[in-house]
Amino acid sequence: MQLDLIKKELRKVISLDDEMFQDFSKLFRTIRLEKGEFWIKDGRRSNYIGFVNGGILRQYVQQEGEEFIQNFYVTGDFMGLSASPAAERNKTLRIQAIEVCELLVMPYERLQCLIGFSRNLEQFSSHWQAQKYTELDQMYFRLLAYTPEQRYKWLLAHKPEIINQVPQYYIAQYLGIKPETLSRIKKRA
Amino acid sequence: MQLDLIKKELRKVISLDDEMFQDFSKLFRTIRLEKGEFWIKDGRRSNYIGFVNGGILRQYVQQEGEEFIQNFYVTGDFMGLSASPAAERNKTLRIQAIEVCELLVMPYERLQCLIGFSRNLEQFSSHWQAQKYTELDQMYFRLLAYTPEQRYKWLLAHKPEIINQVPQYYIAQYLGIKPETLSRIKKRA
DNA sequence: ATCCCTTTTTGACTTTAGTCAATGGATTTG
DNA sequence: CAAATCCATTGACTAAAGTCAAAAAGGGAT
Repeated sequence: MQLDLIKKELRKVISLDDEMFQDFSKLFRTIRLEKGEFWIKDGRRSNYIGFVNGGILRQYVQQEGEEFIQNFYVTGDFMGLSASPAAERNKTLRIQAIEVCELLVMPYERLQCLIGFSRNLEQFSSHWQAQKYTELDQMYFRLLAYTPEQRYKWLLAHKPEIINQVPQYYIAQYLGIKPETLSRIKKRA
Repeated sequence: MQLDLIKKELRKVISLDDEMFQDFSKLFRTIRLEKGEFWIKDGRRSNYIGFVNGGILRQYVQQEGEEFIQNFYVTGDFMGLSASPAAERNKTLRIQAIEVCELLVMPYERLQCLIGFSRNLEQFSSHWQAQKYTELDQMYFRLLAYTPEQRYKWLLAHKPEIINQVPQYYIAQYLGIKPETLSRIKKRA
């Protein structure tokens, strides 16, 4: 089990000595998702948190035949630390591997339990929730205030790894436009 | 100081006996905002939480001469319980009274301190944060997936008090469309 | 390399929202 | 009461994204 990455990500936010990390890491297990497999399907399995140890996933909702992508998760991202309360209520939410992925996963309850014991983990959890809220808040503003072209350029400037790894019709679903429109935006840009 | 409303709102979420509520309510003070006055201007004063005891406000960002409304706060709403971390970073955020308002306010730090003493208040705070996140998540989805007309109809069905109390050009700013377009949507609906 | 399948691009056309300017209503102010 | 102001509506036109269909470009697999 490769744990360097998650250790690095945790240490960006909290201090965590090797011994504590050892204890912590024992509670994870590794999951491999093939391309197209689901981490969450129709709201189920939302009672886990997951860490993307490699690969890329998309979170989307299907409605009347159309798919709307709310988020991508790339290598180094945590999933479900704050999304799960919302996910539980939404029975059409799915998180799907766009390519082969390796996840480190832990039941949500186990994390909650650990948080009770560790002040550091509690810090991490609340930091992450605030982080996610702020991110969503800014995404909302861009969707409200930016044109499709401006949103595409923002993505290109701030999340180029997504543009590079993801088929363009997914990018279009994420931007809220049709693939043909995205193609034309790219041409004139 | 009229406290029935806030007591009722708190009791929707947590149990709170009269004695505890007495202690709690002493820490609030009342503020009156005239029409057009600001509760938060350019990110300042975001270190307070506020309860709308009467009236209605709009939260918006100004960019290149245009205003984009992210939210309305109506009688019975709390402001800043989870928005403040985001607000601190956004120097163009404003919350303005659309009509005369009465607010009950408390410094954020004082609430934090109280939360340390009361298990109930801690519950309330985390419930509120989760609530706000879910709400924003669903607003994001509607903005991504719905047409302007569908968003207007959603607002009409779920938040009629906003439609009734707010000038239509504000509704348009909230829906992300021009006032003329909203007028035409209303006509054909 | 060829074939098959998926994704992207292009073209012609339709639909929808934006823009600008004018009108009409309602409310306030002198 | 009239004038002024603010807001909502309407009309004519422009700009932008959606739709549908076809062609072109990639990407594996054999």
